Amino acid sequence: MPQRVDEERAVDALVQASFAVTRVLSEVASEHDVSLTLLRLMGILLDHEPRMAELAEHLGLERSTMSGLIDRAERRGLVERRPDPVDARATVVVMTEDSRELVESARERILETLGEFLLDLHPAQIAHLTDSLETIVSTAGGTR
Amino acid sequence: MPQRVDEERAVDALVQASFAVTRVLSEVASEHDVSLTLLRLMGILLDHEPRMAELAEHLGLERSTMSGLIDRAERRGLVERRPDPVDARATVVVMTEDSRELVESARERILETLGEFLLDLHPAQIAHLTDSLETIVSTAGGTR
DNA sequence: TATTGTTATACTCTATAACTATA
DNA sequence: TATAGTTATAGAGTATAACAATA
Repeated sequence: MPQRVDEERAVDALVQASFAVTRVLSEVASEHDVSLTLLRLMGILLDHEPRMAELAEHLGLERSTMSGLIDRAERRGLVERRPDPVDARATVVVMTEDSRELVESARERILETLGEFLLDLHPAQIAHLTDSLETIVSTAGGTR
Repeated sequence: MPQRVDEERAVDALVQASFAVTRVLSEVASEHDVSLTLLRLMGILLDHEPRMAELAEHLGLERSTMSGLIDRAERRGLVERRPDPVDARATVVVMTEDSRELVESARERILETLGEFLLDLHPAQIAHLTDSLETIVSTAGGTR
């Protein structure tokens, strides 16, 4: 069953590549004195003003975890809580100018560092890799 | 500069795919009542008997973090500490029968679940994806 | 009644600094 | 002196359970 073996190799490669990418992302987050979770959260805030529950859902965390995360980020001036105008139970989270700068700087570093991962691939390979990864992400998202 | 744009798209795809993969790995670890860090650590022990410092290096953690991690895992019967026969300062970590079973069961679940991520790719695409990811992993590893 | 968010609690993961034992 | 590992300490991230306010 060569197909099965190919799939195992693909899964192993996905896992190892994810570890390598996550390591870089964690290092960049650390350089900016935030956790990877918080960096990712602020990345979401770049183009969303989500409620607490939406953030939790998106990140795969409990609502109570989100409360603590947002508490600490708010104390550091990285996010603000606003009442949701259409539902008095809900709270909307928005980023601050400081966190926007932080995220933009982190993004530059990520492009630099992960860009180096691509040095040994030809442009055509990069294009195919991008297509396949985008397909995987939408397949994964659809599952959820 | 289309090349630059292509690289940005590739990096974004790498990051999003890594998040999706990490989410699955964390869920599978959680199903087995261990953290992703501990699952990964036990995965290393499948074919290595590393010292504490080697484990820390491999996982990108401090030695003191490793002490705590191994303490908790040892209390749960998932690993054992052995004196290094050639260096009385050093400690070697080995897995137990329980942890071998846990890791093998987790590996099955990971193959199942991440295998589904590949459903919308043709066999040839999977082969190219695997090649590119393996190249990336070795490029990343060489950097370190 | 169901949902949104918070609080209280507890545990894991993580790092820094100071220490012991061995090389 | 330098290295391997541990301990003490502190803080972040995480979940579960119980709760108040609103829908």
